Amino acid sequence: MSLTTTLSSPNLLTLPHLSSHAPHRTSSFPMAAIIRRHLNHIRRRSLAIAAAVRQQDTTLWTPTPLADVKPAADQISPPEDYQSVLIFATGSGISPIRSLIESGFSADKRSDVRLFYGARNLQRMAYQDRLKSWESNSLIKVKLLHQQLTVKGSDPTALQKLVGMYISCDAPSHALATLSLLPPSPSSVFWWNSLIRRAVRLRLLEHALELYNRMQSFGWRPDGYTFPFVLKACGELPSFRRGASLHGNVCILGYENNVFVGNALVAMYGRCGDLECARQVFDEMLQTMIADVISWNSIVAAYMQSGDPKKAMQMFYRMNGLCPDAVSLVNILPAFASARASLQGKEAHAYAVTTQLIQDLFVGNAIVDMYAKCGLMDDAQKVFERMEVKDVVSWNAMVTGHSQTGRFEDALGLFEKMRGEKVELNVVTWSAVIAGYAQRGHGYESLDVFRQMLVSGSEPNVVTLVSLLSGCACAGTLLQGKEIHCYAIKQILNINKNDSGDEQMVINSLIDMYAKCKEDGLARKIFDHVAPASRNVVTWTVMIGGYSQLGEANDALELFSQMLKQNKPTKPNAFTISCALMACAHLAALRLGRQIHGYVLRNRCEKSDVLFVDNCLIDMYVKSGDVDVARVVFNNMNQTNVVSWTSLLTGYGMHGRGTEALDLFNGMRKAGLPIDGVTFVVVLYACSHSGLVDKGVEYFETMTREFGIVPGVEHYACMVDLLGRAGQLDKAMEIIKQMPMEPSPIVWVALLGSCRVHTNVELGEYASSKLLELGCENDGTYTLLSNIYADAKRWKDVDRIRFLMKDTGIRKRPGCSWVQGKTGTATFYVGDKTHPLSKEIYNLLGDLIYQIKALGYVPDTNFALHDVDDEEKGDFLVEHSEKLALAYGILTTAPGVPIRITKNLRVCGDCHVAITYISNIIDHEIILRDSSRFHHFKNGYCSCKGYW
DNA sequence: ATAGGGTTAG
Repeated sequence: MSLTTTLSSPNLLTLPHLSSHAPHRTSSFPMAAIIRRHLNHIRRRSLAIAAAVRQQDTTLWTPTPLADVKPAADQISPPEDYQSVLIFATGSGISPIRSLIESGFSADKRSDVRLFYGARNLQRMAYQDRLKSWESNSLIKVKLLHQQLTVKGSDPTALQKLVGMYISCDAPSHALATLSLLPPSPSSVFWWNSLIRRAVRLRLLEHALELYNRMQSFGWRPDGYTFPFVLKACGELPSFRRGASLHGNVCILGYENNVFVGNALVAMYGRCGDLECARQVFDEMLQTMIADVISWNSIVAAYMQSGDPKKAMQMFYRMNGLCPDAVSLVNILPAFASARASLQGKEAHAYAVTTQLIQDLFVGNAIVDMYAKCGLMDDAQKVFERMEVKDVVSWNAMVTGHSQTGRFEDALGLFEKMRGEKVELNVVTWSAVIAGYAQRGHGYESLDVFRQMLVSGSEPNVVTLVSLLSGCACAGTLLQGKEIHCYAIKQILNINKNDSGDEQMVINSLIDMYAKCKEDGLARKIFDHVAPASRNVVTWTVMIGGYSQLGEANDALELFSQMLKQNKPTKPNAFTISCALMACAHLAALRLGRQIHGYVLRNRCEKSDVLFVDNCLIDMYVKSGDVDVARVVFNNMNQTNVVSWTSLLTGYGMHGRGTEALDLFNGMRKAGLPIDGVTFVVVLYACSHSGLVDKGVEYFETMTREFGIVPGVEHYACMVDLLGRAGQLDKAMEIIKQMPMEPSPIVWVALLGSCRVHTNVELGEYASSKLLELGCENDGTYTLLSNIYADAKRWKDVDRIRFLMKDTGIRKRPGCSWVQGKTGTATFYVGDKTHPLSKEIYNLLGDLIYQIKALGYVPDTNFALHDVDDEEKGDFLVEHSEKLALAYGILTTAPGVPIRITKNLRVCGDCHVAITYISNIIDHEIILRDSSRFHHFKNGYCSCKGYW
């Protein structure tokens, strides 16, 4: 039985193995008995704590004072011995105890000191003391001595002493020069090691490796101490090539069984990102039984660095028989944090408490961070408060925790407290506060904090820049964004070149910022500038998302397909999918939307993303005109939330299926989902688009009476729309008069729209005058008013509006319709003759109109002659974009298959009539989406029933 | 005489 196993202290994290623990081992060492006793005690305590933690009892979480652990009465032991052993046994894990025992302690006063500091530390202290005495020798004195020695004739022993003196005076070049004069011998390797160590510590990594080469060319052989230093240099560069070649030297010189060298190799490979090599070295160490806690920590750290917390956790739980030390915990806690494994995190916490490792600042910080990442801010707070020693990292973990759980006020409060208590703020603190503001869309505030940061002298880094740019993106502050861009260009030069991911992240943020500031051209310029190999998912997603949000859906989808068509395709994530689906929804690109749906089904996404993606799918199907499939998606969801229900509800509303919408709303109530103001906006919208006036009025009352929701402007606007569409314009006007707040533009737009449908000139003029007062001088206002005049045959007024628009420079957006064909989207503008099938299209249209005239269709010439839409073309009704699109649809769609048309503006009145007639004579359902709603034309009937 | 593993941010 090895000493290691006997002395294993309790390991909560490997509890199953506790039962198989070996019984007491008799020993002649009285101290060993004490240690064993104590460890048994801890084992019992940790079991109790583990149980307590499982029951969420947090009273045991405070560090237990050592005095609580009383030795049995029969135990003969001087108290100071006991104390020191405890500190050792609990603080540092097993290996120091082993080295302690191996160094042969006895219970005298001297060993007490040794116990306390550890034998190795004691030696180190003594060495440092000696160095201090040497430091009193100034460089000049050493040089003098050197001269004297040279004159007298030097002997190797004296020269060696000189090297030491030069090193202690921090004169490495003199030391090196002197060292070169010495004959190579194992005893003087020490000085090479010292020089190399110095270089590594000062991060002169290349220099360290150069020294290593030089010592060999001078005839020295590196020893077991040399390798850890140079391997560290390779790991920090990092340079796999040189690290691996050092590994070769290690084997040639026979140091592969040295634990220190082995651990350094594992760490080096880990830092170079070569997990396979790291693992191979580690496994060999396991087989030769030389692996210790540090070996395990190194391999766990390697997995963490490679971004594989799962594997790290697996390894962590495999280190049976060795008890995790402070570094083990600090390594593994971030894994629990990223996996949101709060239960394991709590166990680790309990373990840290029993072993007193919690007193280690790093451990405390890691625990606070773990709780914060798991969203358990109250637990984080408790641990944070009880930490006796805190540093910036502890505070930062709390600040960022609050900021990310949305408790921004608390984050700011802590930030102020840090300033008050004069805690030294660092980049992380500043970045977290900047990010907090940015996430809440407070771009100017985040810039202000940035300014303060620069004044305070903190050096911004990548994270700061990314946070700032997202602030500019949220606030849409292009000028500030450009300023940050300039700053970033300067900073990128300073970014660590090894971390190319960092640079890409800044570039991604820049693309995002420009796109959100509506500068998609600039965004695209930067995107195109990135080498395809350097683009990552985020690069693609921000560009696609940027196009989607700016309504450039075609560009978005083009880019999305490019993304999948690359030689080495980038795998989209949930955000990419959502952006692409958003673009589909915008274009009503049902065919592409279906393809993306297929992609989603084939490539199962992360569990946490399923709900999100499904909701996007519902939205896409609804807006692309297929509510029934949206319903199927909805029915098949394992989990739904308010967004899923309201999306579908909106869908039924848009398609004029009011009864189904109300059924769904009742389902929502039964399912106990939270019903809020937004839900009612959607319900009222559905009523108004289906002409369910009474129901709408009823629900408007229910909203306040049963749900206690105070109607907002948007609810009043819905009511105006509801009553107005139904032709009850007086009642609509009454609602406006009753409103407790100032009517906002949406209210007047609703009224104006109704006036257009029901040709009420007087009220229409009133509504548009209100709109102009509110500064809504856009093409929509003028067009609606002009159309009202045209309907009322008031041509002079139509002309007046036309001149007014010319005067103010407001131009009508051209009408545009598109159809999803098999080969892609066909787009038609008014009077468009650019399509290859143009001739056939016009012929077919002429034909159809001839046929429906026979059925009673009379073209509405008001639209033809005086619609501002088509003013410049002076066109005929036939040339309206929706009619062209329909004809194209008929030409290219198989009989029986629905034709789906989308128009950017409201459908023209004449076209609506014409298409209703046409639906009688063709074998297609026509599904037309205009800027207001969906129209399903079938057998001479439209689903909107005139409510449009 | 010298050696190996570590926390926070987007």
